[in-house]
Amino acid sequence: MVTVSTSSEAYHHGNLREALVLEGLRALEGPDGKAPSLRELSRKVGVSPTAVYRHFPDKQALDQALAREGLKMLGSEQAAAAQKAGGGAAGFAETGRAYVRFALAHPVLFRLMFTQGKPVDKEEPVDEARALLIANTRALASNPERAETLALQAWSIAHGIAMLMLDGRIPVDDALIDRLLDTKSLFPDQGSKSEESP
Amino acid sequence: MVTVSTSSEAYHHGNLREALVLEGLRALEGPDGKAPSLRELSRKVGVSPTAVYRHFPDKQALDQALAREGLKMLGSEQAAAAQKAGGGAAGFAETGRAYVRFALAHPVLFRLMFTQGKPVDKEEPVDEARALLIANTRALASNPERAETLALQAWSIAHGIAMLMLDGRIPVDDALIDRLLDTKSLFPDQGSKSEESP
DNA sequence: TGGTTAAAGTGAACGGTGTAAACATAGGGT
DNA sequence: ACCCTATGTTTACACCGTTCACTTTAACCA
Repeated sequence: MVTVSTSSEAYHHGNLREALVLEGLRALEGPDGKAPSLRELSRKVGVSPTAVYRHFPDKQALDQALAREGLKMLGSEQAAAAQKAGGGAAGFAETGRAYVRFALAHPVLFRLMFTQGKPVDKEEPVDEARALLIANTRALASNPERAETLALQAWSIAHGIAMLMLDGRIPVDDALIDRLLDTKSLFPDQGSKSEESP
Repeated sequence: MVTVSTSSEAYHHGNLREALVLEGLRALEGPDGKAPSLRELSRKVGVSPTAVYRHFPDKQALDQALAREGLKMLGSEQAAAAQKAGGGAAGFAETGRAYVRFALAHPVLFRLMFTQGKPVDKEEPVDEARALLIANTRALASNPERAETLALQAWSIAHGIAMLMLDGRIPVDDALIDRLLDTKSLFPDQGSKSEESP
């Protein structure tokens, strides 16, 4: 018997960690506007608060797990958006839109993803979003040595727009997002070769 | 007798509110990496926690007061930087650098300034930083109707850089800041007329 | 000047949080 | 069959923001 998540009391012994992350992600989407507390999560999952500490050293570790999940979601959404746009410059542009859209669709998760401290030097496995960004700018930049700068500039704009909108500093408006993200002014290098991939 | 902030126990009755904000700003600069609690603040100011509620309806109101103070600081620092650079396009560029520098110099304050909710519609007195931004883009944009877009783009980049650096996503590096903020690629409109004001 | 009144500060208490320590209870491998 | 280890529970602590009922104090006006 494996006691997976089938039965009602499946995780009395079993898959608590996964259940916590799952419930955490659900709570993050809720309309509360704030991240769930450790105790709240343990309650919803039907377990004592301290049980959490058998799977995470502290609350921050739980948050990091949630953040990693969010990173994955963002990455795959961006990749899907880029692919749907046919790759190339158009796909890259769509990548930026997807970034902002994700932030607006999952405000609490998005905040959590970036809020909790990550030491710069530590070499984690680069998340898909970042990998995509790097690959895209490498492929699109006319001057390869400027690729990294362009990547960080694109990231900064998208992140800035997302944050300012989340914080209510800038009206949330699809047309405005497009105007602000317009890469023609950002990357005057490539003119209009919007299709590159075969 | 006026019992201003002169004597040691000056604010036993007197200027508690101001004392709280002052102590709050000081705590925000500390190395704790986190905003001070209401109780912590009341302790440092030598007053019971509930006394705070005679001057602020709740903790969020206190935070807003601190945020407003931060906004003022940012605005004046930006203005000073722009003036020192001689105004014009060069001054505007300096404005962006000042923005990021401020964020890095006062990380907790900067976060606080933007974190706590501000309804978009509500018409508060526009802070100096924003006024400066608008005026600058109006003056510098070749196409006046693009001024607002340019303003928001500039803001987004600066804010994005600041946030990503604060969150440890991008290395904190002065040269990098300059490269990312380089407005030549952002605003290809004005070529090199870096001096405009008389 | 003296008394009243409203502003400002106090203490105790409530429900919430994250976390530590000691204890309980399976379940699986030797 | 037994013990060990992984996983859970209970209790407890210190802190948080906030409420309530209370006391103090300064200021104003008769």
